Amino acid sequence: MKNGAKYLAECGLRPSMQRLAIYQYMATHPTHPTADEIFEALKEQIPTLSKTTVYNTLKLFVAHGVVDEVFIDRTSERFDGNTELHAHFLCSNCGAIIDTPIASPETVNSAAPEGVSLAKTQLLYFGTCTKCIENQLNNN
Amino acid sequence: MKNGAKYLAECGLRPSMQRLAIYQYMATHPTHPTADEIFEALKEQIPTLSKTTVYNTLKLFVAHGVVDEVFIDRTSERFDGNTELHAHFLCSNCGAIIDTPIASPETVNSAAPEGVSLAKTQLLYFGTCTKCIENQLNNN
DNA sequence: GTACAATTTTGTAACGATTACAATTTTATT
DNA sequence: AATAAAATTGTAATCGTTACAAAATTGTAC
Repeated sequence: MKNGAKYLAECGLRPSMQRLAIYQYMATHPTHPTADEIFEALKEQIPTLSKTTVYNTLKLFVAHGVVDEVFIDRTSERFDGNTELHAHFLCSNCGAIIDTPIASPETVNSAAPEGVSLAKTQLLYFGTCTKCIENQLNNN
Repeated sequence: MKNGAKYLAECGLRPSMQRLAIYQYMATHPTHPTADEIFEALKEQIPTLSKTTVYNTLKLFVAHGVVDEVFIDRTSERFDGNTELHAHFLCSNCGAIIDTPIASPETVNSAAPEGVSLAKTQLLYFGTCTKCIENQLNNN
């Protein structure tokens, strides 16, 4: 894992205690957490932590490319410490979010309109995961 | 354009006046409108229309495959009368949403996890559109 | 090391999109 | 025409997110 303080500094961000904690959390939890989940997880470690700080910090991280926002869940903003291009699958049944690699990024990006400046791509899948398919079969 | 009443009936939906009006609006406005935009546009034509009805109807339409929800805008739900697979580009500068065809759907879908049941795919792009690129150049 | 300025954090209040819910209206059925 | 079922309506509530101003922390200059 990257050295948090160094990495944040490289990204132009002062590595405060709160920012470091949030960065560490993102780096060690590839679970696409929401701001609230991060807040709940860190408030024991940092009792004075404010939810506003978590929101502000994540917005700052997104602006500086430290994390990505994932648009797969409309009910709340989800964040991803892995900023490399990859796809996300959401199981409509159990809510699980599964990361998958994209074998051919060029092909995926090739559908973008001509002449635009492309900053980010998101490839999202929705359906039923294998576990839920099995469970549904067993319950019949 | 499809016959609205017939099409809704085919989808298992009773073609009420409100539903027809919302369907017609979607069929004639490929602008990925929000529930509120549809409500504002239709309330002259149907003065008794309730915003709740628009929300309910759109949710029903999504459940019956009449329209799709597009996840490109986190601030509000956007809907698309075109349920064929295609990509969306959002200009972070002017907010324009551009539709583009996907030349190779198989390749785009091939990154989905193995064994899942895939119901929907969304390919989203974010960046700056050509108009905004030009404007930015001219203003320097 | 102290004083001042800049940045960050915090808590509360506000906002806005969406949903819950119960009442009313419309439509279908007998 | 009477009744039941379905759709619509309006209001209130919910919940994620943001605005804002005060407090705390950090960096800089002397």
